Amino acid sequence: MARRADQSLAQVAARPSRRSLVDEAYRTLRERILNNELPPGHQMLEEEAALQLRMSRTPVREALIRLEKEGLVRFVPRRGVQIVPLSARDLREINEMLSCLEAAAAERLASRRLPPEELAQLDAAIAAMDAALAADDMDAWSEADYRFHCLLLELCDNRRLREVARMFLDQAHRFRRKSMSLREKPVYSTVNHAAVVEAIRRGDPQTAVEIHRSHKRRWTRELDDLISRMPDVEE
Amino acid sequence: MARRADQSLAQVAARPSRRSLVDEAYRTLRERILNNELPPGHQMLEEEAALQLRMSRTPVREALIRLEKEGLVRFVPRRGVQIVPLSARDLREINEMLSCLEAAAAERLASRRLPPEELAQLDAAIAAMDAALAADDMDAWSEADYRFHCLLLELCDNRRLREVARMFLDQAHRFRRKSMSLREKPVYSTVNHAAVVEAIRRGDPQTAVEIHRSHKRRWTRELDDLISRMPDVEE
DNA sequence: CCCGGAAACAACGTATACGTTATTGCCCAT
DNA sequence: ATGGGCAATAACGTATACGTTGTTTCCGGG
Repeated sequence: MARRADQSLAQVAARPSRRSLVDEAYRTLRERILNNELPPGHQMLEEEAALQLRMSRTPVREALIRLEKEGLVRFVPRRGVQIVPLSARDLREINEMLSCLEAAAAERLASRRLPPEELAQLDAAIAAMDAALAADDMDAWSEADYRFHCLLLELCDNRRLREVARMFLDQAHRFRRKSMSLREKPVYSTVNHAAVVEAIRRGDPQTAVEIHRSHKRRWTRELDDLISRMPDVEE
Repeated sequence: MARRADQSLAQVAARPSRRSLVDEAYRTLRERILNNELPPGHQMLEEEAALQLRMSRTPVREALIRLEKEGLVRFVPRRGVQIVPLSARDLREINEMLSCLEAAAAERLASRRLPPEELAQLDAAIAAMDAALAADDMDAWSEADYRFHCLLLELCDNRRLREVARMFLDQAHRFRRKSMSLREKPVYSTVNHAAVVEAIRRGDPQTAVEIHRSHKRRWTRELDDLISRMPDVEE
């Protein structure tokens, strides 16, 4: 690798990225993990990663520590870093976390008066899901669903809730992309989201939680079924 | 600082700590933050911290990144690292997260059959709280309470739930130590915990959640009150 | 006395150097 | 052929060097 001169040039040349290298490494790796470009179980050395990202090990390491805390990678003593594999158990844990966090979010939203334009945002997100479903575009549906959930979390202004839940949404997202093909069309999910929003609109936390709860039961069963049909998910 | 020779000596001399320096830095700092030895709002430079811990900036930085992800410190651009201050808002957020996570834990525990010796552990933890309360030793009570909550989380074998909740328990712990003196004796809390364990013993998730929920309502009010009486907690 | 700008400085981000140590593979004795 | 130990090596943890950049300070003009 070229040296010395690069250190200064890097700041100037890589103009588009105003951010730090740590940040770039973090974003890039996260991105690649989320679309399974770096698949679960994959291993790489810090050095390799650094080489690919065209930076030294230092910023890569710092990015990896963050990703580890988010549950996307694991350090394996002498074998580098591993994209965490999704075992059946992991999936169930993630499902459980999301259930509980999103129920809390929904309840909270229903409890406080939500301004109309925020409700409109939720409606829009659902509309996007409907559209994708109608067009039979599962990738788009998946994205729209992700956005809906994020939105739900954004709106209930609890930063911690937002960040923790986002973390698990991410982990779930990796799995969803793989499992999409095996699932039936998620008609139920979409209807369900609409019902939750309806409860929020009416300011009815009780119902919001109730809907979410029954949705969880149904989805948990479906998840178990899905897991059993995914060949590369070890129990 | 002495050099070169130290690098090798450090490994040998510091025998008691078999772990890495990163780990040592992490533990030490976390410890100090949790007992407010490093109080909320306190700032320090990476260099200072490194000097105090007798190591170079590298391991300290890595430890700090972890602590940041756990919500205990914040990086403030040119002023070093700050022990995150606990604003009223933060405290409410933390309270909300813990409510939701612990309710989930309690529900889960009540759902699965808990072996008798695990129930015994819970009973023991409650007994410790009672004892501390009787002896009017609030520090001991605080510790016992912390242990009870940790135990509850340990037992419901969901690693993610455990780790995330532990994170918030830690944050709450910092506050509790300061607020303890302002509170009335937490008789209610102790009784409540016992009731939750009772529901778990009976395998009654419905009730477990219900108790937790009403406890939350009560405690949330008390928290608001407490916040208003804590001078150094800015809204 | 007060303000704006430039020089000095401080802190950080990043690169690089290097010792330690687990792992791998090789060789020899059985 | 096989197990055990030794040497080479690879990966990592940590220290250190250094350029960049925000902040502070100090000075001269208003």
